[in-house]
Amino acid sequence: MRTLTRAFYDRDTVAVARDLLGCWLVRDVGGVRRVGRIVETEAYLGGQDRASHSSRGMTERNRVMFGPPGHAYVYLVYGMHHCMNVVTEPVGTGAAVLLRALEPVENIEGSTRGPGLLCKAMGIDRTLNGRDLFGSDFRILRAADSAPAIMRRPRIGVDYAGPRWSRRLLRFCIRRNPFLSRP
DNA sequence: CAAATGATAGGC
DNA sequence: CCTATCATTTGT
Repeated sequence: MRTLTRAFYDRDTVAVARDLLGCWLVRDVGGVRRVGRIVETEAYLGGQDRASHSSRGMTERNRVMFGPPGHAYVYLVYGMHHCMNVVTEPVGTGAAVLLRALEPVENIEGSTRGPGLLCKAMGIDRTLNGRDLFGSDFRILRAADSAPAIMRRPRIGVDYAGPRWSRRLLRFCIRRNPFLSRP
């Protein structure tokens, strides 16, 4: 299993969101290697996507989204939970893929169903915001198995974006996987 | 269904 | 400076 290259992330965000399914998120904390298989993602586009943090331009919080692909965009939401994204597309495009659920593979304690729980179980917080995904303690490996069957659904928790954007099928799940954040 | 909980975007 | 809001989770 090889680490995903920068070129993998430097592509259309929907393609990255789809192709991340089945890949392994690896996080080393305190010498213990935690591994989860990515089973659910959401694409947050650059430009007009009103659900995306980037849609109203660059701010202090979202500036990592506009930077080079292959970095983590991690932020605190609702004052208590972290969300992890991977930045996609070239510099200047504010796009990223949210990781929503993992299937436990190695040294996982607690639920990984939902973006906040995923970060908690993997030991991911804002200190990793802006970090690239090519470190031995924080990286994503290419999927070992062949392309899984995928289903598309609307994104979760983005009603504020209005029907045009909240209804778009920008959530990607591995079909029939028991570790999705919701059925 | 509503509370928890704190950073922050956007308005003044 | 002020405060409404939030890419969620948990418990009633």
